[in-house]
Order: sequence, then C-alpha cells, then structure tokens
Amino acid sequence: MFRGQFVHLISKTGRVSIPSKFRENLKKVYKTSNIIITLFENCLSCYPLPEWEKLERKILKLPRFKKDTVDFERHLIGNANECEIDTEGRINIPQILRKDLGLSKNLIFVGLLSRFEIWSEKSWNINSKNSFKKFQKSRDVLDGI
Amino acid sequence: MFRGQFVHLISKTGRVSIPSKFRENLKKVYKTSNIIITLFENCLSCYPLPEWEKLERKILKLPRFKKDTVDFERHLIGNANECEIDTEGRINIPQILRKDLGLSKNLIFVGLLSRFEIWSEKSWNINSKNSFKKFQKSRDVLDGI
DNA sequence: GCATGAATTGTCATATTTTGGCATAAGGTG
DNA sequence: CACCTTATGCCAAAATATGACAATTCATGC
Repeated sequence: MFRGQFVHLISKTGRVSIPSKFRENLKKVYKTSNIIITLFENCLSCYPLPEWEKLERKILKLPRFKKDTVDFERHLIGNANECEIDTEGRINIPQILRKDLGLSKNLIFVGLLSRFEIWSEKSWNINSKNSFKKFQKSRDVLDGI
Repeated sequence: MFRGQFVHLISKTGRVSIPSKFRENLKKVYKTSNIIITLFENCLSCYPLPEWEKLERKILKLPRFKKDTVDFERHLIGNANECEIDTEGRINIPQILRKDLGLSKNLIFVGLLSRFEIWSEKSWNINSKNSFKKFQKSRDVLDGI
C-alpha cells in the first residue's frame, strides 16, 4: 500500500526518484517496477501497471463511439505514459506532463493505497490550504458504507 | 496499447514521424507498420490495420441502404487512407486530410488504447479547454461498470 | 555525536528519436 | 510525351532520453 508524503527534486532533464518506500511496495505487492502516470485534476496520478490494466479492461468495454467515452479516454488515456523505474530508482516524466503542470524543483509524492500522486509544490500548497475544510465536508464518506 | 500525448512537427511536404512508442506498439502487438488514417470529428483517427479490419467487418453487417449507415460509411470509410511507415518512422498524411484539418507545424498525437488520434495544435487546444469540464462530466463513466 | 549504509541527486557519455535537406521517383495534366 | 506537382528514399544534424558512475545527503544504530 502506498502511504505518506515525500518531497523529491526533479532534474532539468525531467528525472525524479520515486520514494524508496513506494518502490519497495511496487516490488513486493505488484512484482513490477513499471508504472503508468497520467493527468488527473491538478496532479499526476500514478498506477502500478497491473492496477492500471484493470482500469483499461474496463475502459475497453465502454461503447466505443459514444461522446462521453471518447472525452473520458482522451483525458485519461491520452495523458497516460508508461514509465520504467531505472537502476537508481528514477523515472523520466514526459515533457508534456511537466509542462502542463509546471513541474520543476520540488515535487510532492502522496501515497493513496493502490496508487500515488505527484504534485508540484505550488499546486500542492494551494490544494492543502483548503484541505481541512474539504476533509470536514467529506468526512462521512466512510460511514455511508 | 497506445497511450499518452506527443507533439511532432509536420514537414512542408506532409510528412510527420509517428511517436516511437506507437511504432513499437504497432510492431509488438499488431506485427505490422501499416495503419489506416481517417477523419473523425475534428481530428484524424488512426487504426492499426488489424483493428481497422475488425471495424470493417462490423460495418459490413449494418443494413446497407439505411440512411444512417450510408452517412456513417461515407464519413468513416470515404476518408480512410492506408499509410505505410517509412524507414525513419514517418508517414505522409494525404493532402486532402491535411487541408481539411488545416494541419501544419505542430501536430498532437493522442494514444487511445487500440487506436490513436492526430490533431492540429489549435484544434487540440480548443478541445482541451473544455476537456476538464468534459472530464468532470464523464468521470463517473467507469464507476458505473 | 559519529560511523555506516542506504537513498537521493548530479554529471557526463552514449544511444535513440526526431527533424531537415536534397535528390530521385511517381503520378497527374495539358 | 514533356512538364509540373507531389511523394519517397536516403543521409546527416539536432534534440531528447537513457545508462553508468560519482558525489552528496539523509537516516539509523551505536
């Protein structure tokens, strides 16, 4: 399970190391060092390949030419990139995603159980500002089930 | 699977290179470097030949003289071109299609699992502007199944 | 606090991918 | 058939990604 928060530096060429705890989890639970990175709201959403493939199998069952499906695919699949973690534990974040999110210097890694997110420090701070308020609003999700 | 987004330049003569990841996928999954390019909404939709043939088999089963069928065929089949990828990984986009979509300079390649799309930068940006909104509307597509 | 090992970051060399240019080939038109 | 336009093949330059290694930082136990 991915948990916790880590700050790492991204290089000028777009390389950044994955927190070692996340790498460990990938190896132990998913037996892979391949992840899929995609755009989601204001950050990058990162899935271990097996988790992502589950998602793709669902998507392939959607009605192919329906407008909603295509919009959804263009966003989620159209921004998805497979990344392999190298011998130093790093990945290369594709230029387009870096540009879209303005990634440079400090990146924030956030564990979310079956996936994790990568934020620019700036967006993360903005998002966190309302975090407590959002939490207050969302706090009974769990009690519902 | 085709995934992700790539920006490539189209030459004055209408040549543009296919992202190397897409070429790899074509070879690995479809054992071919032939694709079919056709017009779809505001962009070019590109199918590996085997995927396209699946589509054709479906289309052949449609009621032949129905108005909707003919309209669909005229658009999708009537604009379809087979392209071969050359030794440098490039294709030549037929003039008619270039003209229709106003393709020049930057083209955006968007992977969509079993196919990919080619957009002019301008149309892509216009489309993406509403993309987040559209995504918000479509985001529960998956939770439904 | 200090030593040790692990994790992260920086640098450089190499390989791959993308792009541009030019010469040749193919195809359509009068 | 000669001309013009468009497509194709080939080579080289430029941009980008990848791999290997070294340096630095950080965490841990003593």
